[in-house]
Amino acid sequence: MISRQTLREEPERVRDALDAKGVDDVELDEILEIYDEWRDLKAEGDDLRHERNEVSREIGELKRDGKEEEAQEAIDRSSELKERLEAVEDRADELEAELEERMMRIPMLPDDDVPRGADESENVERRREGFDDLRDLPDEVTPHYDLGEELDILDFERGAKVSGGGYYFAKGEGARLEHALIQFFLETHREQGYTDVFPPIPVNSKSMEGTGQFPKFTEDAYRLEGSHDEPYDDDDLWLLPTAEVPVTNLHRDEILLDDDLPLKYQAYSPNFRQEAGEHGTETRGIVRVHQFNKVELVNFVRPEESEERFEGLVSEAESVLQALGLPYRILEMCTGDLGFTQAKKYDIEVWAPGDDMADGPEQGGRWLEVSSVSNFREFQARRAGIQYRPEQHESAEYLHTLNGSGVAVPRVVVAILEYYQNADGTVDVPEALQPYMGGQEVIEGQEPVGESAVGDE
RNA sequence: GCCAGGAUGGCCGAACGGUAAGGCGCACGCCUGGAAAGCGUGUUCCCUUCCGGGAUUCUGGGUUCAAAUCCCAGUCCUGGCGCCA
Repeated sequence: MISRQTLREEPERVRDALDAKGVDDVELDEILEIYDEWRDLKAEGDDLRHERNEVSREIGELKRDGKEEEAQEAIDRSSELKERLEAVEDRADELEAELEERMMRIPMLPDDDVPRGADESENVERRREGFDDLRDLPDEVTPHYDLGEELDILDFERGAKVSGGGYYFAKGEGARLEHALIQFFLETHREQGYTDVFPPIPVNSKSMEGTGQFPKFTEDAYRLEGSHDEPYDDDDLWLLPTAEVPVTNLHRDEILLDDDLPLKYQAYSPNFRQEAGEHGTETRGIVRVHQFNKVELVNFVRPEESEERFEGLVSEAESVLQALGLPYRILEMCTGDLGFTQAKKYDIEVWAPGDDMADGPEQGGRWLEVSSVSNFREFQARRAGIQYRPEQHESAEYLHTLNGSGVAVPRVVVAILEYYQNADGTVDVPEALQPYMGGQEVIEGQEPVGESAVGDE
């Protein structure tokens, strides 16, 4: 959430940010009007309340002195004030609630240095890594979904049977690969100073608001109780769409000490997304699924440190791809492609050579977003009430939060199955990963189980 | 799930219908050769250019001229009982 002060003092900057982000469902002028009207009523209410407090004090004194008649007069006056006060304050409360609700829908203002652009086509590629010394690839790289089924390490049909479309089983070496990647990521980031957190998987609505998923993006979340169309309460539960939600909300409504900062947490968790509105895109494979594993990095920092930490977070996130020897690129989001909550964001996209896409690199294949590193500045902190006290005797201020995926597991599996693929249909295990796979060097797959596998080859 | 007790500032803790004591911590000042002790001031949020004002005893309702205090509902914590990977 942006501050009221920003809204009041720099409305034009807010208007410009709305324009830069392509947000057109915020009526800024109406919000400013509501704000003005509320402030007038608040002043009026404060005056009335002041009067009532004085009369009340008087009543106490008169009663104590046994002056019953005079006390009764004062009580009558107080009753009258009470009525006027109620009318004014009820209206003021309504307006403030309205103001609060509207402000929750104003997006974070982009940083000044973020390239201005309308949509993803205007994102800026910052650099490309790992393309200088590429492996020898088979003439025809088999896409991960075909290879995964041939090796019987990915099973989409049974995923659909058991849970529905968009779910998959990882089996045998496929499952081991996911476990290994998770452990490898955690170990790497632990060495970078991260504290492990294993969060609750269901999170309440309040948490979803704290990180900015709600109230705008309820569509994409899995609701645990109640139907999707019903209004929700603060304590209704949802399956987390990213560990960013529980981990950032870990310190919701808290005041941290200056000495606590910076705080670096990492969390492995499954992530659940309805992917509403994505039907028809990415129906094959594990690039876009309803449940996927991810290791998330979350930082809480002093405001003046967030820009530097952002750069640090990018290198921490990309370090795992480097270690795995996977080629990737770093993309800076333009204003139009920044999310609701972000002031600045870089995507890390790994190269998956299996499917040629129009916007892929000249070597063929496609880019896959595996990590998204964002600086929210005080946007989430303000929503979630996360503060720190620079000096013990001073008032608390909002800290800055940042996060980065470190990284999405299935998409890395895609990149490994395609980039480390051999001509004979086996897949090399990247060297850095071998210790986490019991020393295994090659994935050879397994024989499928069951009647349905017989006779169709 | 049931029963009982509890929730007051950064921390501890009083007040139990009349408008939130006190202590600790922290900051600044006085004092001191310097420090300690001592003394003084300050130490939540909102509105206001200023002066000032309002709110705030877990949350939300209610009773009352007036609620930390009484009533109702909820959340969390502690203890006991029950259930249970």
